[in-house]
Amino acid sequence: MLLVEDEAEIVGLMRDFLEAEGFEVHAAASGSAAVAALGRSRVDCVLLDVMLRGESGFDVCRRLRDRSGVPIVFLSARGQDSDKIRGLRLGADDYVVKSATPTEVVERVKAVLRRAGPARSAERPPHRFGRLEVDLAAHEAIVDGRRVPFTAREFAILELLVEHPRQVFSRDHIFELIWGDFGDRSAVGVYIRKLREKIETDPRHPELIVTVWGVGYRFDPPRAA
Amino acid sequence: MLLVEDEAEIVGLMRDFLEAEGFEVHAAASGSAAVAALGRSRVDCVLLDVMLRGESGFDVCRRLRDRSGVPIVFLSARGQDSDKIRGLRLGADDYVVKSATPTEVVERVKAVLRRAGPARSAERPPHRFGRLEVDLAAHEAIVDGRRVPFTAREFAILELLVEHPRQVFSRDHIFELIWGDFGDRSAVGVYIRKLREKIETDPRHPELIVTVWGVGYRFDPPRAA
DNA sequence: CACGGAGTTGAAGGCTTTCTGAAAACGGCG
DNA sequence: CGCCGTTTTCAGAAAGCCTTCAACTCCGTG
Repeated sequence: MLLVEDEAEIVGLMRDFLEAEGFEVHAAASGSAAVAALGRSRVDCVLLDVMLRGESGFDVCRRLRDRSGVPIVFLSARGQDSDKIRGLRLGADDYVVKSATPTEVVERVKAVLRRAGPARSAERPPHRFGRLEVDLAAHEAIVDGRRVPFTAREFAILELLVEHPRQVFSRDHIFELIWGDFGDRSAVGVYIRKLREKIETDPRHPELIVTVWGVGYRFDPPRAA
Repeated sequence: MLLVEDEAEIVGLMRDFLEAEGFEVHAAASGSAAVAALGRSRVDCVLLDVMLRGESGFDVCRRLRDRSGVPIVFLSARGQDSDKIRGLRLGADDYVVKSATPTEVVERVKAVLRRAGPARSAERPPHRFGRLEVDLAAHEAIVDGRRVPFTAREFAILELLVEHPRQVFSRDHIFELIWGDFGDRSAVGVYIRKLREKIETDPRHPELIVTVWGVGYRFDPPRAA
């Protein structure tokens, strides 16, 4: 969740509410910062103030839209129609006035995520890597033509790795992305094992999910593919 | 495209979006105006607000239906009441809650047109999945050659699932699409059970409507089919 | 070659999610 | 108004996952 807003007070307020709901909140005070953040971390939704110092939220919206289909929710001081229409026409997904309670804003964000989530994954064809195929919409993977069921958590990690091939993730990083801030990091190892048991030909000598000693794990797509 | 709606703000918003998609939009603020417009210009689809000042959208729907088979999509503030059922029973073709984004509304309209277009001359064939056959037009399903009756709500969910094979829907998502924004999500589970009792060979071990633990439900068409 | 830390394994309790059965509320219809 | 089928709610039971933990193996270093 990326919050684009230059008033510190509102950032603090919204951050509190969003984090209470389990969102990981990144804040950006300008359009450029927002674009940078979008490239840096996995962002599932953008909450964007219409009025930023110096630039219009609409411009920012356009720039974000240019490089990502991420859901965008506008946040505006006034509830003028023209704003609403412009925002939605630029590809935003919803529009909330600031006079709404934070709780309400959070609800709208959740609604947008629910709508966008399945719809977007449905449009996207499954990821294919040789003998491994990951179908986000069906929440399932196909290994050597065989359908393999995954639990919610397993799939979350698999998805993370598969969407960033050959990128190393440290245990801590994975933990923060999937679990959040609190808990026992060793759980990551347990899930890596489970994934290997399900997708590796020989779990003892993993080829898809490899261990980078002292660093973390990495998903290596098969060469041939 | 005839838009029957008495709130100017919504008229403007929807008009923008529909026109951006190439629709020619006529607006009517009352039932009588709608009927008149229907007689005056060629209307390919009606977008009808359930709550109009003074009269119910259902009455308007009846009046429109009396003189035309034009596709009708209901637009409602909330899907809480049995609006949807009433609407569909009156011959409406789809039903969208206003909390949906305009983009989504446009999508639904397009879907209805796609459906209605060819269907009006040649009947659209029902969905067939091995031993299960779902006939949207007739609002009924045939399991193993046996006709099985469904209540309105049951069928709505069945329709949703069947139209998106192998796509996982979370409880929340289903609830929002069928019921609307408010209510007790646990109702979804109850209906899933009822569907399974009616279409599964062994409801204890469902094969058509499978549970994706921690995520939601998914309709899996039989392999052979 | 022995040591320490990093990574892996296996198994079990706790806990959340899901299912079940049944009763209450609702809405349409006579 | 009272009946009947549908929808919603609820609490208890069952199912299955998530976490934890301790023992074990592996890797790099001295």
